[in-house]
Amino acid sequence: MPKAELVPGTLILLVLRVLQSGPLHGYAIAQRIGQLSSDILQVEEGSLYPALQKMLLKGWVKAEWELSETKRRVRSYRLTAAGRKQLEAELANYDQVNRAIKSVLKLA
Amino acid sequence: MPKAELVPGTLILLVLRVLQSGPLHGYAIAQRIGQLSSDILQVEEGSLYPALQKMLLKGWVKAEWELSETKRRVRSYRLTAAGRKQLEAELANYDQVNRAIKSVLKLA
DNA sequence: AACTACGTATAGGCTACCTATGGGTAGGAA
DNA sequence: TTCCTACCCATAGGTAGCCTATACGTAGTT
Repeated sequence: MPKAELVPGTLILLVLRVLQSGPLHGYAIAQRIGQLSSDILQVEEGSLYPALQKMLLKGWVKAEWELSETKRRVRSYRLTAAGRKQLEAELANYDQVNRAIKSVLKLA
Repeated sequence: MPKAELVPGTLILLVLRVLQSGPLHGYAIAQRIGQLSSDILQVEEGSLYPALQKMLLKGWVKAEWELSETKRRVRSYRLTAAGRKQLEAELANYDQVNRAIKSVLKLA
């Protein structure tokens, strides 16, 4: 097992989820996902920023330029109502599919 | 939620797993995965056969032409030792990543 | 005669990710 | 002073892996 990656299709779900606790800027989102997963999940910048762009287009988040604690210009992302709805839907879908996969893997 | 799909990256794992119980032909593999998942997981033919080709190339399975119970020519796939090893590795990896995703989703 | 279930297989396209690259600031180490 | 690391945003280009559509063909039912 070379390295632990992301299960494709879960990136946006994870981002929506960490934003549920409050707005964060891009770099902090990646940090948080890494931290919460004991660094098993590593979100690359080249994956994250395009995903955030898509989420902006879809209206799931909105962005504002602010100053970070370290005095840098950061773009802060905040969940919208549509984003919360999307999160609920993706959460439910992930759970269902994951249960289904487990029941195949167990060969009940 | 339009339809329940496959979590990308799990198809080969699922196929390896159902073959662990014994050889099956392509059509039966798809049936079995559907059945075990209460039809939540639906493996399309255009996904399955290319995946089986890849598995043949990798040496994870070998194939033999046989006659099915319904008297049709079927190609029966059987796990190899390399396939069993691959299954173990993918199983462990899936478990680890899935745990990691869950700990992010729970926001422990 | 038409339709459904059974069966194998490929071409082409799309989505979503990764790698590589580019830009730039602040702070500490050498 | 220069280098390195951590902090930050962002895009271009490639690739993997799945889906849709299509093709071919048999057996049994309506």
